[in-house]
Amino acid sequence: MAKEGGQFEQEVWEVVRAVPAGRVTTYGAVARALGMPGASRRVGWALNACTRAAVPVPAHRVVNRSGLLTGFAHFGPGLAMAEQLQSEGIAVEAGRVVRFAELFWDPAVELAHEAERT
DNA sequence: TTGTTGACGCTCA
DNA sequence: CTGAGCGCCAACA
Repeated sequence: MAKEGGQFEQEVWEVVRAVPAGRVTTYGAVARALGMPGASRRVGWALNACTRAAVPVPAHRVVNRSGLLTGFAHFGPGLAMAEQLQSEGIAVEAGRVVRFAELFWDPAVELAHEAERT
């Protein structure tokens, strides 16, 4: 059968694009929002494929559980990722998001909240 | 087919 | 807080 294959990826991209500027989310949170609390690694893999996505994905807004910008391995050795975050109003210190707990945007909660708000 | 790797998460020391 | 180890799922050689 025609294996979708990228179903999960596209859902990840959609959630990441739903993250408002000035906010950040985590791989685990996205995975949980998609119903895969343990597939945090898969989210990273899906975002790795965001390079071939038809739409721009603000992957720089996705950090690990500690608020650490692990995306350096993909964005490059420079601070391009941190620069973009700071450009959106997110303070970054030593490659880590400052006040990460305040800037944390959980799709599993925010999206569900919006669904109920209607 | 198995083994290794990966933009992770959690627990323990 | 930092470092190290184990577990998670999928893709690649």
